[in-house]
Amino acid sequence: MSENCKLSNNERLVLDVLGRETGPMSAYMILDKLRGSGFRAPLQVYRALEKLIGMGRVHRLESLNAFIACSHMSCEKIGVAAFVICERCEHVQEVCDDSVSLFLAGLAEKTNFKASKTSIELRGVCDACEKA
Amino acid sequence: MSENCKLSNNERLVLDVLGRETGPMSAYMILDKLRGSGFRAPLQVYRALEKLIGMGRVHRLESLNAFIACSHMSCEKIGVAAFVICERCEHVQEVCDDSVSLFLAGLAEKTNFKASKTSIELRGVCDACEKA
DNA sequence: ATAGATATGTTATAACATAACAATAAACGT
DNA sequence: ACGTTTATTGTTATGTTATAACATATCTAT
Repeated sequence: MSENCKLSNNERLVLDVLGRETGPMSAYMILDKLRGSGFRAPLQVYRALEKLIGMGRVHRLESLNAFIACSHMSCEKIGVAAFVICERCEHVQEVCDDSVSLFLAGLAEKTNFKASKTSIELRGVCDACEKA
Repeated sequence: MSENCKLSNNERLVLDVLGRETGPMSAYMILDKLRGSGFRAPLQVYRALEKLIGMGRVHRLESLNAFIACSHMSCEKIGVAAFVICERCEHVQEVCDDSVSLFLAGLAEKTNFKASKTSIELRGVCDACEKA
């Protein structure tokens, strides 16, 4: 927990940008937002993202090549989350409950697998967009 | 089913290459394998992949930016699969049973979501590699 | 045969990500 | 405080993945 609080300057800048945005952002979108703060190269963003992901403060959406701030304080303890991504409004909902962790644990057990990283993503249309 | 059988020339070539390989392949690996058959540009591969994925004959591994032939006759009816990807031996196991579809259906219901595409991927170490 | 649809070819470029190396700053024991 | 180690940052170049736009060819039904 104390580890999580120690953010480097670049890490804090990247996390702030992601925190202000409601939706997912690509690394290059983040870079553009941070040019005013002195960012010049993609690596500055990718390096910060890597650390933040390791801390559970940011998640990577594999199907989007994009990143989003964790909607909880941090997912580190839980370690697993599912993302429900609306393709109309771009809204992303993070689901992080027992059903997710139980499913993943069951799958790992069934396949005799030690998972170090997991990704669950649903793409489609959310309720609000469906009704609209 | 009859639709699935009608593969264009390029689609058949791409599926053949994927079928011969045990593991996942990137689009550019496929391209290189098919240069001898006249392929020259990435689009030839990507277009074929898009169709094959639509038919359920090929799956895209989002966390790898790679593609793999469906290990069943076709996943079209089922529509959902989970992939267990060993980072040591590159082996990919496709899991496609009720637990997967039930989990996804439950998640969609809980979030009032109409999913059109799903992705479940576990990265880690398989049993064989763990023991080795 | 021919019109409409589908598939293919080609060039260029966009979008995403990392390697390699140099420089700087922060942390720490003595 | 001092130098040493460690982590962070900066920079250039390049590698990898994916698509836009447009031209051409092939297939299919009438």
